[in-house]
Amino acid sequence: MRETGRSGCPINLTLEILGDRWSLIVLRDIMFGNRRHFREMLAKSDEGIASNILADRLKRLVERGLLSRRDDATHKQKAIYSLTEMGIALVPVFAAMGEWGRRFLPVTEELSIRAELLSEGGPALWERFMQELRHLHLDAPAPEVSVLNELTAAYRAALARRQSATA
Amino acid sequence: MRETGRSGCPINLTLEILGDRWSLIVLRDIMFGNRRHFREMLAKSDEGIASNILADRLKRLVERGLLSRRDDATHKQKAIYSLTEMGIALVPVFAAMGEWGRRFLPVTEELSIRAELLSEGGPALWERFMQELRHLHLDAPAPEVSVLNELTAAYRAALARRQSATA
DNA sequence: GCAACTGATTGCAAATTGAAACTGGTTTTG
DNA sequence: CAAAACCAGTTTCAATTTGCAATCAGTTGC
Repeated sequence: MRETGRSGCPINLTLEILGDRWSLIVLRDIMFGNRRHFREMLAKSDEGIASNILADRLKRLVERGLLSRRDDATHKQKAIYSLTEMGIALVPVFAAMGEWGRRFLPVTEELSIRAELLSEGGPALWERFMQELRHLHLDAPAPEVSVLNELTAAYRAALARRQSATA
Repeated sequence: MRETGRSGCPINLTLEILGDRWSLIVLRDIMFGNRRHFREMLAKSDEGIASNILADRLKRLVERGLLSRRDDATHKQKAIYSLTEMGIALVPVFAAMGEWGRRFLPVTEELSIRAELLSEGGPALWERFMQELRHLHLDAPAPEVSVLNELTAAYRAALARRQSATA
């Protein structure tokens, strides 16, 4: 693994951790898709990540402090991956990237509906979402309303709309 | 399905353009350092980008629409790279990444002062900065005050502080 | 006992990266 | 005018990374 040492610029240091094609995809699936196990991330990946790449990225993200890994009590070989505060704090980065992608790139409707809601909700919604992630990943108390449920419901509705339209 | 792509997710599509170690570094130097020529980016790069990588990334970013390239009237071999609206619209992404990096990574003070100002200024400052970039890169009218000057002055002041402290 | 499932690892070809030298030309300097 | 410096890249080549398929060893449910 390459050692650090390009510069102390925040953008550069962020890129040294997240500047590749897969790290943010893995984090996105954990954050928005609530994928917590290896096989789940592997099988349900829209982008078709290879198992060696997934294993490598999970290991790196745990090493760098964005994820934590613990054993699953129900299965001795199952590992549960959770976001740390460092991972949860990426919500505004995802929101900014999602908004930019939605504006300039050929996104599909059902996959961009969550980005749209996140963008429209603004920092207040992001903070509620982060509270919910702290509940799901860090044993924080449960929030009153679930932002994730809203996002997922909107996604499913958009998906259903598209499928009935092309049926 | 898409021919060359992986999925229509905004995050994925954004990563297909910006998901590598150098693209955002190049854009950062053009945006915050006002580097407009090849040699300028090559020589003044804090991270020491190689010339073949820089050439490749500039070509790609022009192809994808984040930069434009034109000849310099003062020098027949000089090329001027400019941000397009698509490139300028990355300001909030840089702000979010900078804030995250500043919070969790071992940044150096003088290289993170601009990120700090951008973060504290919020969306209102970002919009003023983007207006200024439209002036510098897209022939828009000049804004009353220069955000870039403020950022650069703060960077230079921090640099001078550090150099006098370690002298 | 055994098939399915678990988080990975291995082997291999292809693509990408990075450092340094080099190219063909233009502009500045002495 | 000639040498030096400057210009945007390109070339070369070794090392690394990626992507894919097959495989692994242990665990679980039946």
